[in-house]
Amino acid sequence: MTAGKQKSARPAASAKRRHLLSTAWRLFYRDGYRTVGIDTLLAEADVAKMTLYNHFASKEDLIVAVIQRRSDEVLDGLVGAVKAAGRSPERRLLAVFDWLKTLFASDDFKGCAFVRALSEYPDPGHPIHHAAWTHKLAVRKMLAVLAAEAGVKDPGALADALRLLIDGALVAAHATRSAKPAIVARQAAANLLKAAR
Amino acid sequence: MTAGKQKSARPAASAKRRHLLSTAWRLFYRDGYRTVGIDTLLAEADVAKMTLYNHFASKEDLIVAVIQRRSDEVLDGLVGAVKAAGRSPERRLLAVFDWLKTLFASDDFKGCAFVRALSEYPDPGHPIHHAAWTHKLAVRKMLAVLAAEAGVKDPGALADALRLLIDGALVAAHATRSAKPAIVARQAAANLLKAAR
DNA sequence: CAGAAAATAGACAAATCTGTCTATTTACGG
DNA sequence: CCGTAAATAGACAGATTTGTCTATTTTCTG
Repeated sequence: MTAGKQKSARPAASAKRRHLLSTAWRLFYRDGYRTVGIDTLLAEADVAKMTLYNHFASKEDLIVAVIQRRSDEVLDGLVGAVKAAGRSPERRLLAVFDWLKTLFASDDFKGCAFVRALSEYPDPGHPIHHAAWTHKLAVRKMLAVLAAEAGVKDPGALADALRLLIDGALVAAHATRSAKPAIVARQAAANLLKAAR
Repeated sequence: MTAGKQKSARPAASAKRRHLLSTAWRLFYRDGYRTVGIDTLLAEADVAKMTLYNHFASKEDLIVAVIQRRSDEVLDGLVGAVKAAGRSPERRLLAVFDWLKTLFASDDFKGCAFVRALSEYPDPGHPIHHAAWTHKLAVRKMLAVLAAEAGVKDPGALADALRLLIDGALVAAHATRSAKPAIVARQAAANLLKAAR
């Protein structure tokens, strides 16, 4: 994914970069992309400013990297949940919503990092907006595969509808600090799946 | 709604206030609540700074007022769309999604102002976050009434599910600059309605 | 027309923002 | 152990942020 020359690639360099990314993720997700300043991040990570600007061209660049890294995490989590769900196509598809439920139940859940990025950078042409939407497209693709496995007539159409349920649940779970939207979404998904085949 | 003393209530005063609110709405919705500064807003509205701080206690207070005003607009729009849909309970309920479609088709559509507020102020205890969620609760109530009219078994449950579809569609329409998510949501809503009764 | 309320321009404070630059120190590999 | 690359501290620029204060002018009402 992260294309680029790692010619000399000292281990320490990558370690600093990873450390910056994880600290940035934690602060950005807790307080917001625009709210958290570079100085705050550097103080929290205990890293010098020039180190950050040596690894990332700008704050915008850092945020895009944070989003891509988080996207990988989420997709990995979803793949794992689907695998653990066994062979039944219906169970595999609904496993996505069970995964959501555990996400919502986490103490530090503060909504969807991607929806929040889309909102904080509302211009669709903005690189951060684009990076966040790219993640949503990847999720849609995964849903379409699961829908096809389940033998529905139009997997793409079902995937589109399920993604609406998921994003809606993410928003509702954020504001209500409850896992219930995952249950609502799961039930609705089951109904839509039945209607689609 | 807007409780408070309007003791002397000079017309001119209210006019300034309304002018500030409409300019604030336009800029905040176009570029984001945090991005737009007070000075920018004042320059655009051609109003003095002390006038603003005479009508609103703070920027936060102004944003809350903008959100409440927008909420009234949206609810009025929805009520109108439902009324225009006639008597069929199913048509009335689906009219919400037709209204969404025209919203999405607007040139300056930039996502849901309330979802964006929830995201820009991710702390659920924040007054702006709370004001935005209050709107979503009002929409849910309206959906529950329509669901009850349609004679479904559990109107609250259907309203919850429909709200997920709506918020998901708002997010998708924003990022894709397309009205298609309204069609997807409408179809899914019709399926859920059928399954619910 | 007189008096009161509202709006104005503009300076100002105090903090914060991202990004650049330099000089120094640390750390690692051959 | 030496040379190179990475990381550091900290100053600095230049712009921007919200909110306050004052002195003046406009505007409306009785």
